[in-house]
Amino acid sequence: MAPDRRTNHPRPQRHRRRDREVVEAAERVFYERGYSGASVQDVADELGILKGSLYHYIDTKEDLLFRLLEEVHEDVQVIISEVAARDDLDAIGRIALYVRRTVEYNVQHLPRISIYYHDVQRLTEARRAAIFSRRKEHESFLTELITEAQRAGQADPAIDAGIVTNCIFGTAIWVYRWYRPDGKSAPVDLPDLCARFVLSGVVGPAASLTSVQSTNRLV
Amino acid sequence: MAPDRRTNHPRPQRHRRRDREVVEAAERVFYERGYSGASVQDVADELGILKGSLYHYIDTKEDLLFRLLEEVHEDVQVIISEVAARDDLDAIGRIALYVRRTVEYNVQHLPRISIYYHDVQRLTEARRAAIFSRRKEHESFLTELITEAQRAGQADPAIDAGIVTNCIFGTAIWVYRWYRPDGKSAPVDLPDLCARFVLSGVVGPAASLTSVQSTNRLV
Amino acid sequence: MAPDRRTNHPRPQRHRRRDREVVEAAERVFYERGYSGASVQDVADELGILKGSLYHYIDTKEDLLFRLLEEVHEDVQVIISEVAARDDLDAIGRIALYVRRTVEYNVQHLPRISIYYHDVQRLTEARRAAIFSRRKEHESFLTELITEAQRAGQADPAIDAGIVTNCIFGTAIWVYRWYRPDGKSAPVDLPDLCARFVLSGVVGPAASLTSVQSTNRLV
Amino acid sequence: MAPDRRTNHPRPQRHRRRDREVVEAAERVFYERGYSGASVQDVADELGILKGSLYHYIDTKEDLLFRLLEEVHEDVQVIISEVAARDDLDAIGRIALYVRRTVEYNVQHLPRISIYYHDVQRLTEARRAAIFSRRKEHESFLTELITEAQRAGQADPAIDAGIVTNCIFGTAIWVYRWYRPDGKSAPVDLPDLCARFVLSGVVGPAASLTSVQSTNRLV
DNA sequence: TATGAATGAGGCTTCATTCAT
DNA sequence: TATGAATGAAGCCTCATTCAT
Repeated sequence: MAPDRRTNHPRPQRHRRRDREVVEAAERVFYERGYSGASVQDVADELGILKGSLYHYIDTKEDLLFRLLEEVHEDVQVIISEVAARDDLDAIGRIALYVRRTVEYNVQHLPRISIYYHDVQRLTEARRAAIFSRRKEHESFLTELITEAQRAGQADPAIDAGIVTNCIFGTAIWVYRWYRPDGKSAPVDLPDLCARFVLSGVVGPAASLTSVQSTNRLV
Repeated sequence: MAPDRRTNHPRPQRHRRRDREVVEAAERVFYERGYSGASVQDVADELGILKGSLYHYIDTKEDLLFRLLEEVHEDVQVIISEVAARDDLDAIGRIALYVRRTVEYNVQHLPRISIYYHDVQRLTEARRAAIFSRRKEHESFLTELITEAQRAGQADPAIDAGIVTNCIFGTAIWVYRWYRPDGKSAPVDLPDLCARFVLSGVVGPAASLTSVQSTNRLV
Repeated sequence: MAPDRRTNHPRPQRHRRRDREVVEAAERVFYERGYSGASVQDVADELGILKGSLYHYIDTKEDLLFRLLEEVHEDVQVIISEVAARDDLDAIGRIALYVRRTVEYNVQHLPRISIYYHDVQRLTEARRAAIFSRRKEHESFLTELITEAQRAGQADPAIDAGIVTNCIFGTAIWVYRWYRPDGKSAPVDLPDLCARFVLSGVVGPAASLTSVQSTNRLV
Repeated sequence: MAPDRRTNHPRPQRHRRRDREVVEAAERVFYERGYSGASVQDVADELGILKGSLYHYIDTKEDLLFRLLEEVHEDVQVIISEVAARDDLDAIGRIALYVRRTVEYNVQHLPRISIYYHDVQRLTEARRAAIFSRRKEHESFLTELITEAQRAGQADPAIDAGIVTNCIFGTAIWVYRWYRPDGKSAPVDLPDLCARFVLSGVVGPAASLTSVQSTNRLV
């Protein structure tokens, strides 16, 4: 009842918190029903407010999707920054770290990664372009690491770096399709296992001890 | 009631051709707009008939999705059968072949693979279960190949075969997300490159010449 | 039950009739509540069909308004053509005829004239421009008649022809605001009285017998 | 409760000024979008306050419209009083004066006249009746002037005074539909030109010099 | 006074499906 | 088979109004 005296920005604070709740509700709903299959009503229900009230926080349903996808890119940026900052690691080491962090993130944020990959296409032109532009940057980061590793003789130069980038993404992102936290389907070291797979494939370090060995478990 | 006697292509034949056209129209439409975002009207438009007429071929919109997904599994079954029949290959060789064939298929059928992975969840319970059951079989096939390779000392036993299965799927299936036939983004030997990545990872055959080399280009 | 055998276009016929009913229902509803104040539901109710069914005949609510306004211009065009064709009349005679016909039309179509003048502004840009363009033509027709009368010494040259045009419109169109067919507020010769007012004003023919007299009652 | 003693502009004064701003904001908004098409939000935006705050000045949206229309009648009353007081003028002279004043007013208050004629119907029963009652008085004033002119032999007795009233209104009010202050579409003497048209019509004073001449430019 | 969140009704439009022809 | 009108539910969004702060 008494206004909050400890801060002179009481409203923005509360508003921002509510904003987060809104996006999180949308996340749960879109994850379950898909963006197109979910209704604004569903999101409002999840929040326990009326459909009309939801429009205090958004202008259109698409806003919910866009905010969600933007947040994914903000999170990804954190990972990239961390990896880029580790100049104590060589290219292979940084690739391994990148894969570990990405898998960790995906495992902890299955729903939004799922939405990210299933529903970007539902964005209208301008916003889709905005997201794709950030995605491009993200890809370039990994492609450059691979090129660097190839130049250093640490990575197979026989495969185009762009293709390797996508193969790595495949392994790291695909996790959202099969890992389920409640089951026992994945051990806690999933990020590590994925990094290992990415570096040495099915065949494993048996025949390539030195290069891979040195980068495992070091981050 | 009486079959057409003037031709050896009785009704069922023509009917089946029309059915394929219907599913293919749905494929194009669902690929572009997603299952939930596409309307029956859109599919009818794609076929050049009226919405009401489309209901001569289907009972519900969901039928279109289900038929599409069933066809994917029929196609996949062909691949699995081929790989299983190759008892001249060892486990690693068969894994490589499996990856090649899968990537080939995905590259040639981007839309339906995309729909398969984005929209299965839209099926009603019973049909979703039917699809998931076939998917499970599919996964088991690959997992068993990996287990076999591990037993034969050809594959890294340090990673759980189930996880390796999913990592391989990631690489092989992810193709549908980035490969675009019109661009120059992928060389003709994409299936081969993916198989190579799956077997030896980023590090490549440089440090593990024997095992990988022997399986390349052998199918 | 039996298809109509007398014509090979049975559907278009029925469709066109229904189209007219739709526009007429919209006319009644918009007249009573105004375009913005009327709902698509109201129009559907007036037609005795469901709201959704109405969308077989229109794409948007605005279509109803636009069709209505277009019809007004089609009707007006008929009047203009008739007046233009009467080369047996001099300019003053044609002005008188024009006023009579316009007042007659307005009296018989109060609702759509009312809608025409109250709701054109609700049209979206492109359509509003289309209507305004036709209105401009309409005005020009009258302005030219006046100019002609002025040149012939039959009309007061002291007032700009454009302004006279608008004063005449005022008298002729304003009818829609006060004439009500059910009351006894207007005698049957309202068109004639308005024409007389337009030609000689309040003062009347008392002081200007010749010029006005000759044009009254001659059409 | 206690009035502000430091100034001779107590609360009511300030309140009244704000009230006027509110009505003026509503005027601009209703003029542009129509009463039904405008939202309370639009009016609040125009005022630069929030929608909720606007409700400190009004109880319902309809209040805004009603106040606006009441003000129109207050203004009109001023004109009528002025004309009625001019007993130095004969009936024709007073009609001319009335037309001039009305046109002047309309030209200076296009938006509210426009709203007055387009949106009275949106008022609820009781208030609409209140407005119509005042309008009736207004009309009667003019009708009586005409009857007087007819009795005095100054006006054409061939047309019913009620109809002439409406014809005059048509000319004088219609101005709001075509006059636009920014264009060069109207000379400064528009009120005079309209009065002249009303008195002598299209034909003009050419054939009726005396009666009309004597009333021009005399007010 | 002013704010802004919330309400609940209603508005425009789309949609999957049905059915008489 | 094909049509196209009709249905009824639902979807996205806006709105007038209220109220605690």
